[in-house]
Amino acid sequence: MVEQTSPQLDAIFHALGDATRRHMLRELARGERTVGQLAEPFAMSLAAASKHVRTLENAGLIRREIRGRTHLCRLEPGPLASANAWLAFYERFWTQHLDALEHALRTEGAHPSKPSRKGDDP
Amino acid sequence: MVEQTSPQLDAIFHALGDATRRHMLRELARGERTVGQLAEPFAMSLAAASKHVRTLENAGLIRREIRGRTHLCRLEPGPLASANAWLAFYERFWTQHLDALEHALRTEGAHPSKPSRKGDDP
DNA sequence: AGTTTGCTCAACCATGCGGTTGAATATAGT
DNA sequence: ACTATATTCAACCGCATGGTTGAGCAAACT
Repeated sequence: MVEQTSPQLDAIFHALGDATRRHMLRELARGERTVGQLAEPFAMSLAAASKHVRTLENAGLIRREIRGRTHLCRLEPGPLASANAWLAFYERFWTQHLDALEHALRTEGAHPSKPSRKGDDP
Repeated sequence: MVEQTSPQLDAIFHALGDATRRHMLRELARGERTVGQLAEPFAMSLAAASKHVRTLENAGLIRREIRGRTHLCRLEPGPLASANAWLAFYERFWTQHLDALEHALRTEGAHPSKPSRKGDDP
């Protein structure tokens, strides 16, 4: 079931709403990384990057394994799947959009039938 | 090409990171709605709701047609498709995750081969 | 033992966000 | 013309966010 009022989704989408964090996720998609490794590409202090990592962790998007003095992070795909599930609800809209476009291009202004009134108030 | 450092994605995901706005999108998925209609379900001022609508509009998630004194909003699926495209990159992670789980459940601890080391540093 | 390394914590700062209220604007109805 | 309706605008408030710096702490190296 796709929950609507969900603090989980709030945290997930909020975490994704920052390019730095999206970049970190992309990096983690390539394998495990330490906090330092994740921070390295960015022109910000380690502390700042560490906060981003924490945000990702709080959203459940990554897991952290403390190995001695280094913190090893790995991607946790579950929440991304949740976000994807939420978005999937709208999938028919953009596919439909593309379908309509394709149809319009294909028929080139032939038989102008009903202008596709689909689902207003039932 | 799935852009990483994108103010567009920033805006889209940020807009999605709020339950009120997600609710509005769900409502708009059912058909066109005025700002007032969108605001009605929420226990907040109209001005506050109006700001949410503006946020959605700025993210490109909705379009607004001003009809006399009412503003009619409709869903714009493109940006949702972008967000979906961004997430799609990670799809293999959660499907793989589920596959691994399924596999583990199916084989019940048989032939412990390589523990699935996939793509660390090349 | 002493130092360096990896990371967090705490305090601080500027900015932005989500909310409020009250006024402004423009259209619609009488 | 007057009033009611639909919506935005502007100023304000409290709080979270994203960044900084400096200190703190535990593990690793020599």
